[in-house]
Amino acid sequence: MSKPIPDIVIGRLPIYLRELSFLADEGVPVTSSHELGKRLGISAAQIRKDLSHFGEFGKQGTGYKVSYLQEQLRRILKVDHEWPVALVGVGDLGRALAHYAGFVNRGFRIVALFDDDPNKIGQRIGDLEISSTDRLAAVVQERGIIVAMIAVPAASAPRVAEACLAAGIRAILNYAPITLKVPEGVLVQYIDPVTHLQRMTHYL
Amino acid sequence: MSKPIPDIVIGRLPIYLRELSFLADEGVPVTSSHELGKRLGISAAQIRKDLSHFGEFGKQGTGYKVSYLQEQLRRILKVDHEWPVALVGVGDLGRALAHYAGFVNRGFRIVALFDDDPNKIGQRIGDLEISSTDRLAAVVQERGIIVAMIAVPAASAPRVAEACLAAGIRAILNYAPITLKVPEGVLVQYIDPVTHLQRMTHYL
DNA sequence: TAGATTGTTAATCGATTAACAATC
DNA sequence: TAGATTGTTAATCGATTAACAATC
Repeated sequence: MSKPIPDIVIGRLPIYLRELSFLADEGVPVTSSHELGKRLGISAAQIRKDLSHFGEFGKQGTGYKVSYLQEQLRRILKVDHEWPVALVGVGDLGRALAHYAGFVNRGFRIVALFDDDPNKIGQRIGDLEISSTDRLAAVVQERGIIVAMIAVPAASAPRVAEACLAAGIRAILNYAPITLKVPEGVLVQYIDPVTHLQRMTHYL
Repeated sequence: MSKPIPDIVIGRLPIYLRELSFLADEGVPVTSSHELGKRLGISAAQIRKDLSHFGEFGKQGTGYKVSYLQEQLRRILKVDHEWPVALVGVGDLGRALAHYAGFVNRGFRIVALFDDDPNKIGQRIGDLEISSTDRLAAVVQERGIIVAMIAVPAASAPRVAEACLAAGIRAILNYAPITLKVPEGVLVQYIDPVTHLQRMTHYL
């Protein structure tokens, strides 16, 4: 029985993967825990330790082949294929997310848009038409979507989250500035710019 | 000599403060570490321990007066006044941030917009006019701004961050999907939706 | 070979939890 | 008073770092 992988380790892998993409873009074929650590502000020992939870990806004396380590991290994070994502809430932020080109190369594609506002329903953003939130369960189930982004006002977020859960969504990226109540096994990540700002001001 | 406050504790205080606002909105005058913990999915012991770093804010047998604990957390986080914030990058995301009404009640106000695009310079968003990024240092210094949000493409972010540092910015909320190099003493928080999504997919 | 870097172990460091005296 | 909850201590748990044998 293998030891469980700490959450905090999983949390760093996307950062490693992102930096490896930059190295690849720069044409660097091989890197080391020291180089990666220096670029990310993380200790080399930590990077090696983190990776060692999943296997042996480097060569002594040489380091890590960038393309191979990318492949392995994509596999571990399960972004070696594209996840279809539902976006609920097409206000200013939702629109910005819908237009954002940075999802596709990194394992995600927004494939469905939902909003409650009757004036928005039927509007198109790029290839996608905005549907009523009432249609969430039907669309999500039909298309096999299990990842959702919530970009609705705080007041609507608990109801929208419930709808997502009922529809079978298992991972939520929540932009509403509230803590969601979800059952065991459902994953939630939070993005609230104000809490991020407030984490810094104490030190100023 | 008092023990230093762990960063991780500071990181939780904004969440406590946010939840206290909801309790206040609900008209709850007094809460407890258990109630707060239950709502946030955090242990009561941890909340008490976190708060104990800063003083004694509760009453045995009773709990914490919501309004008083809010005041204290605002003071500790230094959001008992409003920080003027510079926003650099007025693309889709920057526009969404510029329109977002949620900053003001929580200690922040965007007071200056910057972009490199000559077509955008001079345009207005609400009360604010978009200035050339060349004017960053002048405006930031004139208005005493030390907090900035960066919402430019990844390729522009290092240069923009340098400009912020040169202008005297000391805390950066970075939406560009790259790790910034900043000197000791400058604070950075990162928001990259893709890394947040990638933290969840491993478990799916 | 000589130099470099991995993967891993053990030591250190820090954070969380459990328990409880104090006390409202 | 009886019940409840804090603030704090000590124990537990987990994460990070340092060091180094293995080896490319």
